[in-house]
Amino acid sequence: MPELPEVEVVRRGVSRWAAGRTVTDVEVLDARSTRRHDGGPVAFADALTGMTLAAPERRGKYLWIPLTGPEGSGTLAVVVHLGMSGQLLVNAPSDPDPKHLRIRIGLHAEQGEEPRELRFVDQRIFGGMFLAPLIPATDHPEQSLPAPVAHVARDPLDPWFEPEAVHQRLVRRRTGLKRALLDQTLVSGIGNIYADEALWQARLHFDRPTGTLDRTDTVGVLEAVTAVMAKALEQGGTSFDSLYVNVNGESGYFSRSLKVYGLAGQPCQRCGGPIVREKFMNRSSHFCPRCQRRQ
DNA sequence: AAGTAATCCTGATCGC
DNA sequence: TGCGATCAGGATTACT
Repeated sequence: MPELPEVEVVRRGVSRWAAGRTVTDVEVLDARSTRRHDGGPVAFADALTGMTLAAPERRGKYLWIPLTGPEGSGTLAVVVHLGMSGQLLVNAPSDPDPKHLRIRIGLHAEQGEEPRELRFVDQRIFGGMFLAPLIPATDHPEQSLPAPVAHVARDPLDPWFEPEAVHQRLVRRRTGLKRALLDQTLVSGIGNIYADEALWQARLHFDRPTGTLDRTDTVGVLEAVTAVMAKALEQGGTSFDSLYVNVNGESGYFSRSLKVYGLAGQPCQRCGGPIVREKFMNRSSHFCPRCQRRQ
């Protein structure tokens, strides 16, 4: 389940292996993967073909690659969301098609090098790709982002991330803390796994009413989020030596450091009490009832 | 207006 | 062995 660190790993991989290349052809193998593109798969393929990929950018779990072309530069981007099971791969065209390949983007051979393919693979089709115009960010107009991503808040690894502003908005909410952490318009990049991990780190209960949090609580949990994400990035974003960009939520390349997620019944590493799993928002919350009291 | 539920998806796993 | 039910959950949409 790709969250911010996994998406950042993909961004770096795309930057290393696909940026600067020109799109030769586009094949949409499953139209559902371009459902968010106005005009559908054919319009998507037509508009993307012939464009050159600039350096990829990211906010939260959204990744986008600005496009340059004959009809204007930096006004359009191809936006990617991995959803639950999405992967972006850079392959040699001769590599066999993986199962669940949804979109194939052919990349022109560059200065003596071989052609490549940018591949979108997605088993469950919650993710997708679409083209969107780039617009100035409202808070920092020198920065641009795709229009459909404008509602997404800055993530904890963003240089312009403001914990104080998040605190102010968070305490005004009348909801539970984890609900708020998962709300991408409040703070982005956090999914179920890192929410549980950060809450354990900060010793806060997932359903703690946001109105009862003080500045120390909020900053504490945001710092925990940042720390957990930075650690995951350290472990997952190591090497791009080979021509293969991958993110796979199931691979669990940082699962070794998880403290609560998926560990129901296991002893808490802090107090030894059993980790509990509870139903929450059609999914589950993992926490230590002894370390993480509601009040 | 803001908070919450429904919806989209496939494959692994489970109980009978 | 088979088969329906359950679970995994991010983000948008449609409600209340």
